[in-house]
Amino acid sequence: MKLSKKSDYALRAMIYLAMNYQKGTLQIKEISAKERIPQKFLENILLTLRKVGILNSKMGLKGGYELARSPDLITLGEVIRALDGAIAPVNCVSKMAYKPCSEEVNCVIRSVMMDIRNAITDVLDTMTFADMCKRAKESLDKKENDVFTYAI
Amino acid sequence: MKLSKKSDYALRAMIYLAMNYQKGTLQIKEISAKERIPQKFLENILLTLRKVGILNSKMGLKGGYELARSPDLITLGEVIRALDGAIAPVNCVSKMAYKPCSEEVNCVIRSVMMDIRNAITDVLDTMTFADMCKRAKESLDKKENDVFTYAI
DNA sequence: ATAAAATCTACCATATTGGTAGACATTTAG
DNA sequence: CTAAATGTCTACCAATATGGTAGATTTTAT
Repeated sequence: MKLSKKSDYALRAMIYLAMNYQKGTLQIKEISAKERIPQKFLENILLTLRKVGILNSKMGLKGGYELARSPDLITLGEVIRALDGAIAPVNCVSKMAYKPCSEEVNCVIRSVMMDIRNAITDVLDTMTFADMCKRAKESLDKKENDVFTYAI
Repeated sequence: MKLSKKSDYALRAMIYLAMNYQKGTLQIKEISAKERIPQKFLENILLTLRKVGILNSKMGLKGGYELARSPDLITLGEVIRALDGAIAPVNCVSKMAYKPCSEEVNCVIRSVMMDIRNAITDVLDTMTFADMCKRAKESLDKKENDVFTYAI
């Protein structure tokens, strides 16, 4: 049930780009430095996001990347699917990678996995990068979040 | 975000054992044949479940496995954690494998991942194998479930 | 023209996944 | 008491996924 490093980096880069929306393109170098993401790895990630239409790029000198749409029109789910593929815990409850399962008893597992998939996508397909920016700005304001941040 | 084959097999074997609770021990051979799980692989899985106290075993001729507790006292979460480890999508929101994250912006990702972890564990730590048996019996009764089963 | 940027192609080491093989220990039936 | 059936233990192993890196190529602003 792990989020891959790739998706994690992608979310961080996307938040960075969203925080700077409408300031023109930002360069890989800058994002990788600020978010401490290996540059070559980030190149792959941003390229993938461009190919699925989440980012726009400008080549050549003074080139860079920017969001292809307003941050409130891009969800976390869209980004994670672009990099990691299907979100569903098993393929028989996946929209993206659906494959039927045959076992009889498996179907009751399936119904639980469906509940879980729905719970996950409820969060990921609702939450936009505009929301993320709002949360980020809020947590920058009140600095006393350190108090409870690690109390899980 | 995938459920491993190991956990999938474990859940299926557990449901099989729960459906036959209080009928004495069942043998690996039977479970592996009925649920079509590679026998040697299932051996590892059941052994793990015994070591964490979810199953009891009886060695030797006429030996086998049975639930160590009533099915309503064993949750799916317990079984999945025994085999796959932590359920949380990132370690910084895990109870089982907690490790702090340092990035500032990551904390807003963290808060979303916390929501997801909670949504997942709400399902997995609530659902017991008694519930699973009930669901299985219900879906055996009304056979028209075929109609909507694959309509996702 | 040149330098800086994205893009493309091709690797690669390591860890995880999904197993298998075979010897050993324990128990029951005969 | 012995044979057969069962769980237990240790050790492998192939295939795939993960998390990268290297280097050449194309594009563009100056």
